[in-house]
Parts: sequence; structure tokens; C-alpha cells
Amino acid sequence: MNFTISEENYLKAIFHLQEKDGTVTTNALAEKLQTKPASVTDMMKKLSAKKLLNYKPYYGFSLSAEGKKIALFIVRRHRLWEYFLSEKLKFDWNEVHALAEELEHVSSKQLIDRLDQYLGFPQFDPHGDPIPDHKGKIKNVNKISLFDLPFNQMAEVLQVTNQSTEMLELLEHKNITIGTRLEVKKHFDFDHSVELKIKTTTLTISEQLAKNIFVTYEPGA
Amino acid sequence: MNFTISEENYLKAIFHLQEKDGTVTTNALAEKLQTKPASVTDMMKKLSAKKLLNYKPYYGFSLSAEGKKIALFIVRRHRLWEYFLSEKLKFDWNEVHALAEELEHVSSKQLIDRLDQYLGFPQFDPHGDPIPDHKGKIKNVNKISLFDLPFNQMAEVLQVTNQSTEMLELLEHKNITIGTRLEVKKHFDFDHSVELKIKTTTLTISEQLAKNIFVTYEPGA
DNA sequence: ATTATTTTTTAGGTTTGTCTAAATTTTAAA
DNA sequence: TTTAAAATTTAGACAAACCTAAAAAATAAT
Repeated sequence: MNFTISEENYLKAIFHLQEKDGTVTTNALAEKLQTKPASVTDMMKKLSAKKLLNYKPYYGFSLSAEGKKIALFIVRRHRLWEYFLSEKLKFDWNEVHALAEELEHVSSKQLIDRLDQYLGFPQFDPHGDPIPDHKGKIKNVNKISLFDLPFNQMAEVLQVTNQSTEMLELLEHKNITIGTRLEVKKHFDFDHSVELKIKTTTLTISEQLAKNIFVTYEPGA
Repeated sequence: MNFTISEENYLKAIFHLQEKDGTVTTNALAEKLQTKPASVTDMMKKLSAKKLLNYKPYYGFSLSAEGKKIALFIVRRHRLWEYFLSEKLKFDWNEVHALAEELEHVSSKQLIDRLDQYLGFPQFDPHGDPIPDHKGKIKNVNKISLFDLPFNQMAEVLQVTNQSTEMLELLEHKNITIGTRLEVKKHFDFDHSVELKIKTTTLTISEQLAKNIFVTYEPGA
């Protein structure tokens, strides 16, 4: 049950493409991994020989149950390191990804479980993506953009899709960060800007910003 | 200035052999890296082509100034991760080495400098080995075995050379750990056992144990 | 329903780091 | 000082992961 860095990168990339687009093509995977389609085909043979993929030449491929399980553990490692880098070492959200790409390949399960414990079993990484637990299970959450959140519904900031320096600067200025609890009070018809209430403060943000912030809420509460 | 994991392992191994034995032979290096002499020769050619080694076929080799500098940074990474694993994740001394072997190859300088800061700029790893600073400099300390420490001389535990589970158990029972301040009061001629004073407590340890504990002290104090 | 285009795979080659077996060179012994 | 032993290096192979260029299959267009 030990994989090369390359194999791990392929498994993770397939997992993400599957999540996002439903299907995975040779070209898309080559694009994502900054490699050539021929190299992808080579690796597909290798991974399907190891039963991590369902693969029929020309007919595409998808992760097997085993392959998905492994991908989830790689994602777990990646996101826990991201959380560590952000929370403990104070790296910016846009810096953590690249560093976690390297750290995720240190594969000791015990190390990762201890790290998880040390961090207090976080549920989401700094980008708001869910962290699989020690069994590889991802908690299912209702995620909705702040723009689509019903009025007067208490919600919690979970994810920020665009993490440009500019946007992070704006969020910091408005005191909105992951975990912030807030509710939407009103939409203005003129420019579709959104009025928010955070604790006792009321403020307004643009449509553009609201559409890039995702929140969870309990539909009853 | 980017090296493969293999190159890094060779540089580090040469550094350690140079420290310990003064010289490095092809066979010794092969032994240390669990590989074959022929593979070592191959790598020696590669590293000397990169000017990291002084190498003359059949006449041996040693790190160049540049090679030593790089080795020190690898050692820095290794020891900082060991400290992190021990201090923060509560791994035992004898578990941290293997894990740090993997983590040390994550090479971002910024990451390591932040980690250093987060850990409070530790001077020694859990085995008592000195951690090079952000410039790669190792602090020079007077290290002496507890068995050879002069009487009534206050000293601080720095290093434990044998870190078997059995020895760690014994140390824990006697409340001796890295950083413990103590002095030697007496040697018993019969079995060469050593009487120590820690704070206000007096206890006796065996010759064997004393020879595996290393301490620093200020020869004047 | 053919032809053209795109996608994917095969064939053959490269680099890195390893190996075994054979050839050198150095060191030790007779 | 010649021979024997040990250490080291060379020669030639191999697996992993990549590449380019050409062939094959699937999809789209006329």
C-alpha cells in the first residue's frame, strides 16, 4: 500500500476532476498535471494494473473504490497541512496550497492522525474545503453562496473561492474570515449589493464579493 | 539550486560520516545509505560535476564548501522537524527520526524559517544534536558525558546517545530529560555508579547510563 | 455515409537512480 | 617485491516517469 509521488498526484488529480466535472478525460488530466497525454496513458495502465482505476482504452477511466479511498487520504493530508500552515505558521491562504503539495506526500498515517489531533480535528481547510476524517470520510455540508443565502438566516463562512491577494485584503478589511457568523438582511436592486449583519454591526458588500463567499447553515435555525 | 531526494540523502550522509569519522569511503557511504558501492560512485560523479564534492577517482571525496552549506540546511530541516514531532505532536524520541527523514526533503526555506520561529528557535533537537540556524551556522558547545563531568559542576542534559525504549523508560522514571539541570556528587568505586543531585533530590545511576548521557556546562560556573 | 478533426494510444527514446558482474587500482601480506 | 586481498570504478542493464512522433479510434462535419 505504498505509492510514488507521481502515482499520488495522478490519483488526487483524477479525484478532483471527477468531483468537479463528473468525468475525466486524458487531455484534461494531462492539462491539470502539466504533462502530456501520452504520459497520462502510461500511468493509467499502471494504476489500472494496480486496481486503482476502472480503465478501458479509448472509453475513459474512473477511480475504483480502492483508488477513491487512497485519493481521500491524500486529500486529507493536503488539507490538514494547509490548515497547519495557515493556522500555526501564519501563512496566507494563497501560499499554503503550494507548500501542502509537497507535504502531502509524507504518508505516515500515524503522523497525520497526530497532526489532526494537535490541530483540534479541524473540519475545513483555509479555503473552506472539507477535511476527510481519519477513516477518509468527508462530512457532507449544505454549501451555498452568500448571494443566494435567504434573509435573516444565521450562517457561517466556510469557503472563499477566489483567493486573490486583492480579495483577501478586502475580506480582512471587512472583518470577514472563515468561521465568521453572519446573516443577510437585504439585497439592493440597483447594483445587487448585499447588506450583512455580523454580530451587531451592519455592512454592505458587492454582488461580486458575495458570490465568492460560501456559507453553511442549518435550514431550520 | 534544487536537488533530488537522492542527492540530498547523499549529501547528508557524507556530512555525517565526515563529522563522525573524519573521512568518507565509498563502502561506508554505501553501507550507510543501504545501497551498493557502484551506485555511490555514480552519484559521486554527479555531485562532483555539480561542484558539491571534491572528488578524485580512487582517492576519496569530501564535501566542497558549497556542498557543506547545503548539507547543513538539510540537517537544519531534519532537526527542526524532529523537534516539532517531539515537542508538538508528542512522538517519542525514537520515533521522530524516521518521520523527519521524509519531512526534511520539503525544501522551502520560508517554510522552515517559519517553523523555526513557531518552535521558538530551538537550539537542539530531541536527541540533543544542535540545530543549524537560518544561516546554516551550528552553535559550538562543550559536550561531555555525564560520566566524565567533574564533581559539583552544574550542567544541563543535552543529548542521549542510546535511545532504546528501555533507556527512555529508565530516564523517565528517574525524571531526567533534555534540559534537566544537575550535578555529579560522587563516583562509587565498586561498580562505578554515579551519584547525582537534581534540584534537592539525590539519586544514583549506573555507569552505563551515565556514559550515554551528554551534558553541557560553563567550565567556570 | 463518407470525410475531417479531435482524442487517445502505441512505439520508440531519454534521464535518473539503481543494480550485477567484470575490470582497475590501491593496500596488505608473504 | 611480487602476489593476494580489498576497495573502487567501469560497463552494460533495468524500472520509473517522462518525452516526441506516428498510428488508431472515436467524434463531428459535410
